[in-house]
Amino acid sequence: MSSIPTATVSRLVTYLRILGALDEEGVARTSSEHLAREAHVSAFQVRKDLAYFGRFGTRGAGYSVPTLRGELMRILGLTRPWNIAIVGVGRLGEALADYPNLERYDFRLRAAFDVDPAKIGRPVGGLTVRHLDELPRVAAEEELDIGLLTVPSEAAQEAADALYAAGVHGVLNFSPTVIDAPDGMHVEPVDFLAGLKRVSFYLQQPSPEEEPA
Amino acid sequence: MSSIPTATVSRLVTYLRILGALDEEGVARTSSEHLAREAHVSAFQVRKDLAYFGRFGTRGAGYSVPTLRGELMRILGLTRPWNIAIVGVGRLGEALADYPNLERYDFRLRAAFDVDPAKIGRPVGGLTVRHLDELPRVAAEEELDIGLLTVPSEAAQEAADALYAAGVHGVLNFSPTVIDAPDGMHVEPVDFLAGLKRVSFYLQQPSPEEEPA
DNA sequence: ATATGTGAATTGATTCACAGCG
DNA sequence: CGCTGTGAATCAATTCACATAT
Repeated sequence: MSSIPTATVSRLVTYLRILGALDEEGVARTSSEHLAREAHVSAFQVRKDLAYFGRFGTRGAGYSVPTLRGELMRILGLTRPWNIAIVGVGRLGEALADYPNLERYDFRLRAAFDVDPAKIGRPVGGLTVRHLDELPRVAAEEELDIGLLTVPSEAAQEAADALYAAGVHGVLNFSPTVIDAPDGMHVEPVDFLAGLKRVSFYLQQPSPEEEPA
Repeated sequence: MSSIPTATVSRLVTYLRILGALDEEGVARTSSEHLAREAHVSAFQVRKDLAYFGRFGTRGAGYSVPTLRGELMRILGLTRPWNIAIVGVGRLGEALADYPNLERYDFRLRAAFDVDPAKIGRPVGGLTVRHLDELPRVAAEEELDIGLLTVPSEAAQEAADALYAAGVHGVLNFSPTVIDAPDGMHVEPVDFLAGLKRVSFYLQQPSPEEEPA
């Protein structure tokens, strides 16, 4: 019943990034006020978001940066490694395979799949592209957790089903398709073209008045 | 007062994609029910979303696919071209410059900027990388509308300010930083690492029960 | 004295039920 | 008779005010 608003999860990720920066700067303590300013939300919101998970602060004194950072990493499941597969080695899939920042939070790229015979066997980001048929075996061997879905739209649902069947229950969906995810599977959309279209909407809007600072 | 929920704007983009697919398949008519099924929302939701903008259907008969598609394109501001600049020609910026699908909705890549002297003058996606100092002049010349912000985190706010000052009021923010956007500027976050972290959260969650179909 | 943690109040979004039109 | 369009009801999220702990 006590389900967490998805917006809260997004904000936790933001708080974590801010705490990471503070930690690197050697800042030892912070406050809901301070986090709120950096995250562009209200201090109430910060406290409410954290309150879903426990009590991490000290009344009158705020939060310890390293402690809260550690708690957020634990809450977000970032204290363990996650094994990742790329499904669809097109232009985007290839770019993602070469993306260096994955390792920073123990996201490990462990496999890459495609169905195009011309691509099978080719090297990409230190891996060899395999046929999607091998997914079930490789998913078990490599203990895959998350799939980066970078196949063409038409193939997205089928590929997502294959991931689920292979026990890969987390997906980042880079295609514009809305994936029908079974219970227990979690799909995050990452659609930058959709983002562009939203920007387009707001640019051509007759400016519905935002309140001044 | 009459402001549109941001979730509605996101869904409109989804409806548009579905209508585009139907149109290509030659399907002439659809219904809120049908759109709802494809978009994984309720039919109420579809009708309510559309009702913010007008009356596009025929009672008893549903919606004309091409008509509704055209209306959504108009609502989303996609009947005119938008000129785009890449700010930050790193790995990601370069990948975006080569991204072919931009043209599909009249998004035109018109300029690329960086501050690294080693990158200035280099070709990227059919353009020549310019120094960010040239942004004000180029923005006017090329009538730039939207910036793809692919600079490192530390530089993101400053680059966003420069875009705003140059009259570029739409931004896709690929950095994890939360941008402080002045009135009239619209920033859409596109942070795939944040998406990964959200997936991580939901995978390690003690599965808070989702209702069955 | 100060800033957290939290029930209560408010605001906003989604769901519903049905009136209205083709 | 179908299915849309929409006010009213419900549900969820955010904001607020303040009691509480250090």
